[in-house]
Amino acid sequence: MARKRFDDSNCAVARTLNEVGDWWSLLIVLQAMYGTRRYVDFQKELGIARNILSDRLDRLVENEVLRKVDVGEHGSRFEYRLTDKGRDLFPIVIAMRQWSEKWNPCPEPGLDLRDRATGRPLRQLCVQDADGKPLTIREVQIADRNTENSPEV
Amino acid sequence: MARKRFDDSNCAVARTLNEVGDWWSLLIVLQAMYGTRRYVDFQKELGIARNILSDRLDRLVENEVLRKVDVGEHGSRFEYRLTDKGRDLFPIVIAMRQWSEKWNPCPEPGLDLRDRATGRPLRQLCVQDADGKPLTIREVQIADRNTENSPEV
DNA sequence: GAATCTGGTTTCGTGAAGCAACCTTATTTA
DNA sequence: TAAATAAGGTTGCTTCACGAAACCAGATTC
Repeated sequence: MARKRFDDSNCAVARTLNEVGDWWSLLIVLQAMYGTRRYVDFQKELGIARNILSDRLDRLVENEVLRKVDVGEHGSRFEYRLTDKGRDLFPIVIAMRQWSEKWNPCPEPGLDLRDRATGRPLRQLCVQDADGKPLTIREVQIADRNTENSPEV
Repeated sequence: MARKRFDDSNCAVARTLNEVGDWWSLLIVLQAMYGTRRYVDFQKELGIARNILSDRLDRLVENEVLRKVDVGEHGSRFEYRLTDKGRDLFPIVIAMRQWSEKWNPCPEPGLDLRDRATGRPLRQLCVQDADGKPLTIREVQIADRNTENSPEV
């Protein structure tokens, strides 16, 4: 692939893609959010090749999205747990879920996310102003911090 | 790559990744949100190879994220515009921006997003219950719609 | 002490991702 | 009319991402 990297990109979205933008990383994070913690379980749940899994786990640990915890009494038993940074990917994952459920609905039910306290489903994620008022993309001003511009979309 | 596809996956996140989960697609969508509409402009702004751009634009059109509009008086001049489905990717993109700004801040300023009406910055995107109360990942119950389970994360 | 579990690493082959350069067709502008 | 621009298509090449399977080593279990 000789894939282009965006490590030093000025674009925040590109920098996010650089850390979790490949096919597997975000699915691993998702799986971790579902409660998976161990190497073999990730492997079984995702059906990912083992070397790829190793590579992705290492990179996620390196980027501090996961942390590798030694849970063996005498070593050699590990868990991969979400860090705060990793847990903060939750809105991204939820936004993706909701987008897919809206635009590419799947006949089979799949997973269900609810408020643990009340048992009610989640609200549709949306961009809001400081007061919580929903904003469409047209209501958001996109401006270069240096120059002035704000396109119509 | 012989990349694994997730077209028919039961996982909503995987299905989203299948449509916009590669390195370029989401950046193209982002660029479209910034106001770019024409092939050459995408190419110049993103620095993407032309055949890859063609391929991605085609796929995005095929998936109805963009639509190709003939704006030439006599044909052969096109614009790629976001559909409603494409515009609905806005929360995902914003969530990625905010994540990156929080965890991988960039020294240079970059773009600035504000409420066009009030000029105030956006609220941090978060998962909410039906009433709008913010929910952490621990407060969300993740259950298979068939069986019963809800892991601790 | 043999088998098994866990968490990997190594090797190898394939194909797809990516880039660059050149070509085409049509339109617009100088 | 010549040139420049727009929107690609095509080819050729390189490299790396991915997958499969084998191998490995420490700990535990039988």
